[in-house]
Amino acid sequence: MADDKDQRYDPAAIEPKWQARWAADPHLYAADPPASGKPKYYLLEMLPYPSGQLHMGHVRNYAIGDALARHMWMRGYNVLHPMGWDAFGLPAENAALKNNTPPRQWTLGNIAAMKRQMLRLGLGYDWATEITTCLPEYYRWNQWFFLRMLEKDLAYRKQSKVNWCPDCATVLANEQVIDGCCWRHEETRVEQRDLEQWFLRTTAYAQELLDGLDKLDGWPEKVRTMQRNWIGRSQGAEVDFRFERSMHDLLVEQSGEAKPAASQTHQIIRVFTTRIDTIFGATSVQLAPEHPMVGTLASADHGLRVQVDELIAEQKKARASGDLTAIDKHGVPTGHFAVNPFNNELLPIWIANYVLMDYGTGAIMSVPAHDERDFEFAKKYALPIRRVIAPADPNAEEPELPFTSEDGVLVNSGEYSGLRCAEAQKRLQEVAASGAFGEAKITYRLKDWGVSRQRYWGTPIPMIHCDRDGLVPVPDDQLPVVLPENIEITQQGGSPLGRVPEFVHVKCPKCGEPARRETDTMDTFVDSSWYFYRYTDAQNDHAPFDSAKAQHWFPIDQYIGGVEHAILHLIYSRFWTKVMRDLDLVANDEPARRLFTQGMVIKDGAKMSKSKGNVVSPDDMVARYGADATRMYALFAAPPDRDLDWQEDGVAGVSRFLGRVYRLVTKYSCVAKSNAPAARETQASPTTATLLRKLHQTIARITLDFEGRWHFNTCVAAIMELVNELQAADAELASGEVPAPVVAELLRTLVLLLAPFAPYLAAELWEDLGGEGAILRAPWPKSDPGLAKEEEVEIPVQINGKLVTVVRVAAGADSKSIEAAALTDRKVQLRVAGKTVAKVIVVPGRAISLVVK
RNA sequence: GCGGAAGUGGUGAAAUGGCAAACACACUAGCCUUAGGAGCUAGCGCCGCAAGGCUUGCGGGUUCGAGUCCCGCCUUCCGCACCA
Repeated sequence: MADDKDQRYDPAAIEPKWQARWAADPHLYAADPPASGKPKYYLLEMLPYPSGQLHMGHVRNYAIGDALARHMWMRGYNVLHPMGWDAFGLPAENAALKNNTPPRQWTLGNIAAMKRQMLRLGLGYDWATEITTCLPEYYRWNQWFFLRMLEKDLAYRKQSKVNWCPDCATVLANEQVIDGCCWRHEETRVEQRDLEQWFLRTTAYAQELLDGLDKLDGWPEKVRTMQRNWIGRSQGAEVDFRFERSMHDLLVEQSGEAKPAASQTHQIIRVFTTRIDTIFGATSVQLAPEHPMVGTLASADHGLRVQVDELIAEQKKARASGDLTAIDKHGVPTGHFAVNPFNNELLPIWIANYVLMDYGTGAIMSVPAHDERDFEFAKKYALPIRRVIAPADPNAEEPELPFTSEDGVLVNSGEYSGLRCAEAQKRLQEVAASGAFGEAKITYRLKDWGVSRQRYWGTPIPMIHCDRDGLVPVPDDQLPVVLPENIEITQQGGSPLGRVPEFVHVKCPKCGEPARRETDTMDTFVDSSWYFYRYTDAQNDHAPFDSAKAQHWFPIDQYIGGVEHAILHLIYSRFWTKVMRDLDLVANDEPARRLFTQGMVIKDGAKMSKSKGNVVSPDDMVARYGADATRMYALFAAPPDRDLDWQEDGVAGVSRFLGRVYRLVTKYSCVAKSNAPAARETQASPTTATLLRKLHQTIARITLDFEGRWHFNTCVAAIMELVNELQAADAELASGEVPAPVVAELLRTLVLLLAPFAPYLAAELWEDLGGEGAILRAPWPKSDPGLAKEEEVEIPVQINGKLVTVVRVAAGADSKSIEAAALTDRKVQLRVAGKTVAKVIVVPGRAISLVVK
């Protein structure tokens, strides 16, 4: 017996050794140039925010990606597997406030720490293409893209109501407001502020973003649905209702006691509806409390002002609580009227708390007979309810109201009565358009992307405010507009850059007169909207990337990340790709062919969080069990798309398994290396056949999983089964009953199969077995179907649907011999005795089923 | 309300319509020892001494055969939501 110490699996010795060797070979994980002729495979995991520490979610994400990358390398693909840092953002400023550390220093320090963790985990990234979004070499291209969008009218500035988070002291995009609260501060209610802001015209691509989802069949249905909901297309029409003042107002006006408000005399209320076919059933018009006309009306009527303010307050509160449906529908009559352009009926105008200003036109026509909400409202205020749609089937019973089906026929609708709903919608839209009082209209919930942030740690928006020339873009040759260093960070309103005179004061590029720089910075989601293109040409200093290089690699073959980015990042980056395509920079319409969203890592049934105190540190795990065991457990404990409950005992179990593999391989590596004459032609022992069969079955299972299903948990289980079987055959291996070349094949293949999941141990054992070159480029094993085939199979026998017994037959046995075997079985004969076999169903190799009467 | 995913042992889970619970964890008993976060052997869904019976959220259906397919419910998680 050799020294036991040497037989002990010690990741703390093996892993740093290989880490150093890999670090010394910068080409190991680098992609070949396009000319290599190998098929390309662009595999990407979402880049992390450099908070300072990897968390288990990262480890899982990267363990999945790295296993796949290693497998693809072994399959002979030219793999692009890059990593970078999403390095702008508020936490750096908060840290600056707290520790008095400059954001840049804090961020770069965190990057160094996290990169060390990634290297320690043995993740195979090509660090030559690393990107860091907070460095000018990167963010200057954000500015460059911004200017291109400005030229194409895809970037613009407007005064608007914006979401303001008091804790971030900055504006948020709609996508960053969750249930009325900030995405970073779940307890902080977002306020509305009126500010001049820069916007990117995402709505210009709303329809294409929606249509593109149908073709993204490599994306999870869940993500596609979420994006469809977010884009929120609805098809309908806008119709103008003429404003008609109340009788009281007219009388007062005629008596000369009050001056008419000129602006109100010929006003028009434009409503949006998806059911223009029901317009003859409209019995009132409802305005959102924040509708501009309400403001005008209320300015002359103090009582109304108070009521309206109350409605607005209710909406805000409901929005903050996240459930708008819960608030009680109510409203305030204005006393004024709107004229239905189709029948000139006078409809009372109400202000209602359930009508939203930020959707459609902020005004609706109320058709109680055919809309749930309108019905509820009309009941409450005893407004008339007029049915104008009848079921399509003339024999159908009188429908209960509200009758919201569109499968119907118009009634009580003048000359349009008798038309089907769909026809009527078309006709009425045409009539409205030809009479210039309406048009067909498609409304989206998606809004333009507000990208201005009043913070320091972001990309400066490359614009200059000149008193003479207005808004002047920074010329391309003056990019980048560099973020100044060593500035004072405060949380008090306004951009910190506004307090840096040497940044603000600039000469106008047009007239040369003194001017002011824009002091807002860009939303950090700009950085991540195109970063993956930069990986294809990370060092380029005269363009964001070379289009030819991007075209070679794009689209991304596989993108992997958390589902929490389903809306924000994944819509913005799809938008950016379409813009770049229209700038002739790329040829692809979509950034990623396939998207995989891995499940969360949880502990004791709850998401890991500092406040719950259930955070498991990757460093701890690596220190105790090694990187291989940590990574392999992350793949073994659950299929990658499901949530994973972190149980440390499980990591210990995987670690023990790796120890068994280590002992097994090192014990027989001498035999495997012995170069004994290939003696396989002699009668193979049963054990040899069994082991080879198991081996080739395992290769087939794992290979199949890598090709799409990705159930790496069962891949690991399959390797465990193989090892269990090898261990069970220890006597035969030790006695030499299994020939040396077979031992070599068994062990070498085992190590190759292990390589994507436990790269350190695989590299160590590969070397021990005398494997040539890096195991990363060793060919992935092929399953030999002849060796994998079972000689005998067990066939379950069912009688009248019940399992009775199992019979053994030769693997290729035909239906007749299976039937014969079943019918001669003792248990079967006992049950069949005295009865007739009415029917026999045989699925060769699978099952036999008898129907007995 | 709309949409998506899921529901199987004490736990994580496995199962192209064909022997439910593979592989692990935990546990139990035993062995070994250089006493280790080690190794080995055996047991481990439920009821039962056993023979045997029962078991994949609930109720139906299709089928020779259903955890798997279909219909209807229930529960949980996620996303969207007075979207006109």
